[in-house]
Amino acid sequence: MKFTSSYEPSDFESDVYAAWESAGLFKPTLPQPSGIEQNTPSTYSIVMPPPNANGNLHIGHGLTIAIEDSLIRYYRLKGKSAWYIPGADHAGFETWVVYERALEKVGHTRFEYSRDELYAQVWNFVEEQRGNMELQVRSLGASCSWDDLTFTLDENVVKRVYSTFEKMWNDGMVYRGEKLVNYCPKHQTAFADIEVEQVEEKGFLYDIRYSNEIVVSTTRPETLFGDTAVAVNPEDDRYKSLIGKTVKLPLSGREIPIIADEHADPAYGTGAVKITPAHDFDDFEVGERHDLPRLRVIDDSGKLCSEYVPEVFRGLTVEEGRKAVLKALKAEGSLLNTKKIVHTVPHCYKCGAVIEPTLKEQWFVDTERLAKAAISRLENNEIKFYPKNKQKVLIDYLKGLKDWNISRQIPWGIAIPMFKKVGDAPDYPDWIFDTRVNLKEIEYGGVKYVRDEDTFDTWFSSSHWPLVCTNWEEGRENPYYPLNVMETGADILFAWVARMIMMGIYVTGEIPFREVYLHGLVLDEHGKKMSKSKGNVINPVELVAKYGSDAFRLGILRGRSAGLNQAFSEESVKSGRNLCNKLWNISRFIEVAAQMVSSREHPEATAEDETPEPRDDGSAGRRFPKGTFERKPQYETLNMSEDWICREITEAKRRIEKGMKNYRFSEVVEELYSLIWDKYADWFLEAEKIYKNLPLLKTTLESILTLLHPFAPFVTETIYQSLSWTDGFLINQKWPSDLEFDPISAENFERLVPVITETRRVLAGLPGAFKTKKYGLLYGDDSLVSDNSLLVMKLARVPSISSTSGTPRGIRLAVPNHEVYLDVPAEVIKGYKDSLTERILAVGRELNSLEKRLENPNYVKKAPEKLVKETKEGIKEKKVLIERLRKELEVIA
RNA sequence: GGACUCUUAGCUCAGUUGGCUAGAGCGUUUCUUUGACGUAGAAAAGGUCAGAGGUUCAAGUCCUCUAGAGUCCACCA
Repeated sequence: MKFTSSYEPSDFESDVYAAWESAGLFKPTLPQPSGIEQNTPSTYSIVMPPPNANGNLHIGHGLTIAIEDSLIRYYRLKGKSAWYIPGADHAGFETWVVYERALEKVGHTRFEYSRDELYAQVWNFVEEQRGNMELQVRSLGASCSWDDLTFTLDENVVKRVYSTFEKMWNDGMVYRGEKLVNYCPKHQTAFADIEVEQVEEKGFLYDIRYSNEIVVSTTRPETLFGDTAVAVNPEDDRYKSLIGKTVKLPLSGREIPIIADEHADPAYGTGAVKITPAHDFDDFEVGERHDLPRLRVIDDSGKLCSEYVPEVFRGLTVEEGRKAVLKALKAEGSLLNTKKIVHTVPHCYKCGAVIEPTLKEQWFVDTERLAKAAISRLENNEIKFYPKNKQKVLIDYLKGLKDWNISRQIPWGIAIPMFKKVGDAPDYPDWIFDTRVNLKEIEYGGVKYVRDEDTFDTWFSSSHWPLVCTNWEEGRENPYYPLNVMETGADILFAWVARMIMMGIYVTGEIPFREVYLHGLVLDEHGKKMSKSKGNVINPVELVAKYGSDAFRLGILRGRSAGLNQAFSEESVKSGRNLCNKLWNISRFIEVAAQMVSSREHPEATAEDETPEPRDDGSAGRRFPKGTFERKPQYETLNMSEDWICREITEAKRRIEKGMKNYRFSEVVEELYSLIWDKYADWFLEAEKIYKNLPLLKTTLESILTLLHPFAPFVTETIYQSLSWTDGFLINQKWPSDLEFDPISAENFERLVPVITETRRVLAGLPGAFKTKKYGLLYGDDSLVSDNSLLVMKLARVPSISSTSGTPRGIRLAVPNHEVYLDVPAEVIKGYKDSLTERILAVGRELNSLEKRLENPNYVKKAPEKLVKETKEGIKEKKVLIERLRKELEVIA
């Protein structure tokens, strides 16, 4: 591939991905015992939180994949057998909602079909839509092992879910219970507590007279027909005498008892509260305490029903019913008072309909044992959390966990493998477990059983995700389980992470993952939540098309920290694109240099044979300590800037390793920017325009390509393959080893840098335009500058550099330990006066703060010796500097 | 009501055992048609680290309180 002068990601990204995939490079290698580098453990596994199989990726998926794929590529380069397992979610409820809507559009309803028919229809619907998502995951560069893709309805998933359910059934942890459940009348299904969205709303509190002595306060007058008691607080003197008596319900006239219960708050409303056990969670509990009957007066479609409801109200929706009841109460004088209040109302998280707590028979999981085991592991710090505080949040959640309703009344999902006895056969159980869910009814010892029509809550099956993706089996060694890390959104800590931990421990006895990394929401550029209605949704696929996958990944990871909701904008993606462009041109420069040198000097040469050019000071050769390594070095450093870049790359690499270990993506990405852009391109490569040390250029370029590869896989791979001297793929190269360098030489370069920056600064501050290449540099007693005059000339952009020959002139540069002058004529120096004065003041302020520190006797006594010494040296330097600047000023004035 | 997070440059964010003059990207200003790159280079401006107290030789960093922003859980007849 030819290097074009500008970076065009769309030219190569899909080809590169296809090449990786067809070469089988996303598959984990088998763990190999290694002679040289011991890597234990040698595996690294991550499972992808499965995106909706028939949906499109959103920005959250973009972040997830950017993080996970960077991790997996990093550990792959580090030599681990890395396994990134992709997934697709049947997304039970989400997909069902979409399908039901489509059904309604063509004038049908779910009630026209059997469950099996509906299941088949949705299956086909998903099949048709499927594939988009997977293409989008590819476009983001996810190096996941596609052959191992797990769909949440795959046979092995269902098998595992059934086996867990059976185990729980046998362990007595699953039970059928008639309880109040969160019920969406629009979708006609129950939900778990976590699926309900609590919304603050304005409403009314009505005072309704039940008798002359008792007036109840309620927000839901329409449920009064289901009341089975009125509760008052046992300590409430107003009502003490009434406890045990009965009262007649208005409108229906049914008689109900007055009971004493702590639930009634004397300070709220009238202090007397109607108890409707079949339609309110608190009332349900009161009912249990007092053994009250539960009367359902609202049916599955959210309409008033039952014999207890006077005929005129039957069939009305909750909303209509409320109006009608209030009107009737008013008419008979029972509605005494109406008060505006703000309260939270539960809503369906999908359609927004008000959740109707409804009495239903459902399957429940007794979570006590599950939660207890999880809490003990968590308190034992067996799973490390990023951010750390989520560990406690999760423990607190588990401590208050209630039983888990796992049945859903939607056809799209895994059928609950339970059959109910038909008729009266006393010696037979009411329910039996059987996995033949394709049958509507089965026979068991001559007795007929019919299949339960419900499906599992998707979180019930999802909680097995780490097991099913890694093909965990009882009694079989699995080097990929537990996973190294579970990476997902902080918003599903309870719904998913908590359940995976509980289920993982329950089934395998082991924690399912060693670490948890939670990312926050990706907000829009102003820090607002993205939503379709606000129109501020950023589509990752569009950004990839516009700027490239690498740019997107770098942009979304930049400045991102664990667990926080953070803003994201197109600007950060542009910045990522610019880095890629930079790297592209760095590589182009080196490739061109390589071709020129090899064709000019060594037409047949390989990289090893190329002879470095001599140093500009005449000395040459190997600068790093001999005998420190056994392999033949691939390069020799010939000057300070080369030792320096080797040092910088090596140190950056260590910081990257540390950052990756701690999931500090923000710092790692910043480190890479600074290494590639500031250090490699702006300093090192500028210097190399003089030296053109090809073996070194090649080695260092390969190093930075590898270091960046986890974050920008496409551009780094493409460059790697375009270079004339490389073979194979970058994706499975070795992570760079430390580069050899002479530390003294590297430090010397660091000491020369201020001479160059000061020259540039003074030049920029001089009056008049076109100042570059106009004034030369003069050096006095300064061996570092005189030995590297060519380098200084190039970097400082001065036309000449020479010795002062004893008589200094021009502006002396304000650099400690250097004697360098900018050869500027006297009349120009005059214009420099202001900037010089400003500089003296600035250095003076710095000196002041250092001196103040030293004046404190406790500082000298208690601070580390090293610090005190540094402070003293600093003072000395500043003093010399100020003295020098003052003299300069005198000359000008 | 309980818990958690955040408040650092115009904007978005880094800053992990407390330690030299608090950093980055974008934006802004000035200069540069240098033979990798104008998706660039060089230079610069811009901060009482939300506020108040405390601990310490030393606080953006630790503690307490206050204010503001946000999230989660529970409750609300």
